[in-house]
Amino acid sequence: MSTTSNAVSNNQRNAGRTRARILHAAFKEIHRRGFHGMRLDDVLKSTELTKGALYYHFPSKLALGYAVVEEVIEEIVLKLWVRPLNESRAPLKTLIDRVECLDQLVGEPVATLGCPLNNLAQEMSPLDEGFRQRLDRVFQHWHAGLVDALERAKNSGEMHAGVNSTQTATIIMAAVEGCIGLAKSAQRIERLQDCTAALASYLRTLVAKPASTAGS
Amino acid sequence: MSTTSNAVSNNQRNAGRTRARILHAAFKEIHRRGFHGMRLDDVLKSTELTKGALYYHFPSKLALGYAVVEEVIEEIVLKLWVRPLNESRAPLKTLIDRVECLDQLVGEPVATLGCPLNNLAQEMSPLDEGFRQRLDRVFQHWHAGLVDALERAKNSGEMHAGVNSTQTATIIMAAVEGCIGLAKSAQRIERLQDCTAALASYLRTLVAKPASTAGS
DNA sequence: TTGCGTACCGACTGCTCGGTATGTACACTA
DNA sequence: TAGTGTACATACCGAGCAGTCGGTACGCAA
Repeated sequence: MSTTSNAVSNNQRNAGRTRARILHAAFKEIHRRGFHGMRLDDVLKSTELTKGALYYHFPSKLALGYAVVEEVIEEIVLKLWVRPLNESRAPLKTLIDRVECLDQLVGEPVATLGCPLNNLAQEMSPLDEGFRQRLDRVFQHWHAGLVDALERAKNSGEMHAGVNSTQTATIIMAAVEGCIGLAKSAQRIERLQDCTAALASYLRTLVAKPASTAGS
Repeated sequence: MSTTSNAVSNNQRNAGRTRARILHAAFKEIHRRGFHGMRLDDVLKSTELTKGALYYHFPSKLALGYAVVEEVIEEIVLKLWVRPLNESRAPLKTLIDRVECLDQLVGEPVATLGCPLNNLAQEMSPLDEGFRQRLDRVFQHWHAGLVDALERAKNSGEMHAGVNSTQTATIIMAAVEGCIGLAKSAQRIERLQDCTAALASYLRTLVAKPASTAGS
């Protein structure tokens, strides 16, 4: 890791690249079939590598799964939810926009295969504490990003002052995952559109209007 | 099946009861480990039966899974959501009450193991069309029950006239499943309470008040 | 140019688990 | 009371799959 030097050039004997290829292929297989459904042979087939390479970089299938959470899934959540909200000057509007266009942002694979984060959490959290902790950390980062965005919206007057940011962030996460889950159940991306449209219309009730009446 | 006669008395040689025992044990195992995680040997161990009994009543593991959906999970949804709403004179209030007390209604197993319906849907819908259709049917029954309840609430003046019942029913299902999913991820039943409280407060915004202002 | 560590190959193993095949005891009927 | 179908029990099979292990080729240092 310290000797990055030149490298990269040829596609032979590049440890970092090989590791990344395995990781990415494993992510795709886990997304498709779940952690237990992922077959290491399939991962290797798609990378055109063999057992030796895999077990050189990862001590076990479990360790590979953990690495997928920490290095691939975490990054997706940051890229999709945390950073765009953090960088926005109108975070509530940005949030609503992203929810509304969620089907386009995530693409059909997510609509039919589900959210990679939630899939793994649902499959593994009750079974393996190592997975649970790592996945929970990703959820927490997402939640923190939402809370921060809602607080900023509140302070800037973009959102009702009465809104409970923590609770609202939680219900947003629940609803987003629920919407994706329903679309996956139905195996129809249109279901995702219907569902996120409803969620967006709820989020719009949080927007501070000239004459506003705050609920509980 | 036609010769029900007396039967039931002794615990030996009662085909209907044996089948039901297998079905219920299979449901518990599926709830715990998922369909692929369910081991037929474990199901049989908990029922104190053997392979012969299982394969006499069910042609395959898949058929057993289908039967669990059609005969166990469907019934749970009807009992928990459809019938109480259908029998209520104030369906929106009943709905809010049930969402608010969801953690008590479903108990800790659901909070830590997740919703049996949604678990199976998330695991199997992308992989097996037979499961998908059967699970989708259950979701549809739930959805229809919610739509009916919301429509009745609208007609009786319990709920805003402007609410889109179909869309709202969808987002309620999504949010409920999302809440249970988050609680499962965290492996903490308190998370379910936090989450359903937020959902309930949203649902209360649908209640028609003397001086009401309908949103979009 | 040799020596050695890194990066990877591929055949093999042991176990798990769904499914099968054969056997058997009970219940009802005539 | 024998005969037949029902309702199970039990031993076994074979495929699938994570993980192992002896080998190998590349590349850098001295």
